[in-house]
Amino acid sequence: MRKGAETRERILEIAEASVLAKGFGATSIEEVIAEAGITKSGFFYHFKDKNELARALMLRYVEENDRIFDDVFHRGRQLSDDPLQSFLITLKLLAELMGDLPNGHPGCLIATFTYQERLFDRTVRDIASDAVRSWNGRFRDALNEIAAVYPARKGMDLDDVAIMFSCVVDGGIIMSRGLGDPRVLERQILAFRSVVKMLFAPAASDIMLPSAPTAIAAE
Amino acid sequence: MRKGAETRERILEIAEASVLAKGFGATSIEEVIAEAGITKSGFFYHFKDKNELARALMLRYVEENDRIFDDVFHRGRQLSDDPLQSFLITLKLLAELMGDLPNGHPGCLIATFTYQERLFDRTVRDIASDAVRSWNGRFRDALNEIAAVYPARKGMDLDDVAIMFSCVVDGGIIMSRGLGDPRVLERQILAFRSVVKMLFAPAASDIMLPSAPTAIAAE
DNA sequence: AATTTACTGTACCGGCGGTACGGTTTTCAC
DNA sequence: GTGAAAACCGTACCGCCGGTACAGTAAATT
Repeated sequence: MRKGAETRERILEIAEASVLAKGFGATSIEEVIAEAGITKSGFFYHFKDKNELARALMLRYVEENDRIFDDVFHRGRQLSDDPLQSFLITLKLLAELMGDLPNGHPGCLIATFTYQERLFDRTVRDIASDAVRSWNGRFRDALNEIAAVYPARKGMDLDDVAIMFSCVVDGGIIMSRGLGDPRVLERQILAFRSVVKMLFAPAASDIMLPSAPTAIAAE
Repeated sequence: MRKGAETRERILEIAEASVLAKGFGATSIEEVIAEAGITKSGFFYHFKDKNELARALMLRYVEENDRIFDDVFHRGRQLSDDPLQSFLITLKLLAELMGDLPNGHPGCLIATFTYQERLFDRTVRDIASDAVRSWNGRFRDALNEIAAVYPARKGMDLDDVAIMFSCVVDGGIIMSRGLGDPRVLERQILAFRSVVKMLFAPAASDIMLPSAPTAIAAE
C-alpha cells in the first residue's frame, strides 16, 4: 500500500528523466525497470500500458507546476500590494527558480508531449491543454489586475502577453539546451519581465498625466 | 543519379512529417518505406543508419530555414531604408508566413531534436546549435543596426531580445499545438514585433529630444 | 557494351512493447 | 496471529522494429 506508492513514484521519476532526454517513444520500459530495480511484471502492475504511464507523468507534472505557480504568485502578493509590483516580483522569483537549477531546466513535459502527440490518446492531450490554458489564465488575470490600475500601452493584446510568458519559457528551455547555456532561460524570463515593465510604464504621450503609484519593491 | 535524389527527397519529406508528429524515436523506418513505396534495402542504400537520416533531416531543415530568413530579411531591406522599419516589415512578413500555413506550423525540427538529444551523435547536435546561433546572430545584427539610429530603452539586453525571437517562435509553435489554435504563433510574432516597437519608441524621458525619423511603412 | 546507380528480395539477429498467468512475499486490518 | 489484500517476481511467448548481410537486377549513364 504505502510501498506501492513509493515504487510508483520512483518509476515516474526515472521515466520522466528519460522522456525529457530521449522522448517518449524512445523511452523503453525495460530501461526504466532496470534502473528502478523491478521486473516487467512489477511495472505492469502499476501501469496497464505505456499510455497510462504517459497520463500519470502528465498529471504529476501538471500538479507539480501548479504548486510552483501557487507558491510564487502567493509570495509575489505577499511582498507588495501593488499588482504591477507583485507581478514583477513573481516573475523575478520564477527567473531565480530557473536559474538556480544546477544542470539547467530538465525540460517541459508539455513541450515533449505536444511534439509527440500522435503517441497519446485524447485524455493525455486534454490534461496538457487544460493545464496550459489554466497557467495562461493566471498570467492574464495578473495582467488584467495591473491594467485596472496602470494604463497599458496600446498595440499589445494582454491575452497575447500572457501566452507570451509560456512561449518564452518553453522556447527558453529549448534555447538553453540548443545553445548549451542554462542561463538563457533565466535571462529570457527577465527579458519578459522587462517587457511587462515597458508595457505599463508611462508612455511619452502620458507624460503630463498624474503619475501612477510609486513602486515599492522589485528594484 | 537524378532518380536517386528524388527518392532520397521523398524519404526525407515523409520522415520529417513523422518525426514532427511522433518524435524521432517513435518514427519507424518500416513505416517510412511503406509510405515511400520502397523496400528496406532501398532505404539503407540512401542512409546507412537512422542517425544519418537524422543528420540529413537536420541539414535539410537548416538550409530551408536559412533560405526563408534570407528572403524575408532581403525583402524587409528592400521596402525601407530605415533599419527599424525594415526590421518591423521583416517581422510582419514572418508573421504572415506563419499565419498562412493552412494546418498551422508543422513544427520545428530543432525543438524536437533538442528534446531527444540523447538519440543523436554530436555532429547532429552541432549542426542544430550552429544554425540557432546563426539565426540569433541575424536578429542581433538587425537590432544593433537599429540601436545605432534609435536609442534603445534601458533594461533590456539586445542579445536577449534577439534570442527572444527564437523563443517566441518555438514556444509559439508549442502553444499553437497545445491550445489547438494555429493562429497563436502568428500573434506571438506580432507581439514580439510590438516589443521591438516599444523598445525603440521614445520613452517619457526622451520626450523633449528631437524626434526620430518618421516611419515609412509597416503601420 | 560496360559500368555505375538505384534499387529489390530474402534471411536473419537481438531488443522492445505488450500479454498471460501462475507463484511468492510483504503489508495491513482485525 | 491470521487471513486477505497488495505488491510484486518468473517465465514463456508474440509480433514489430532497427539493423546487417549479401546476392541479384533493372535502368540510367558513359
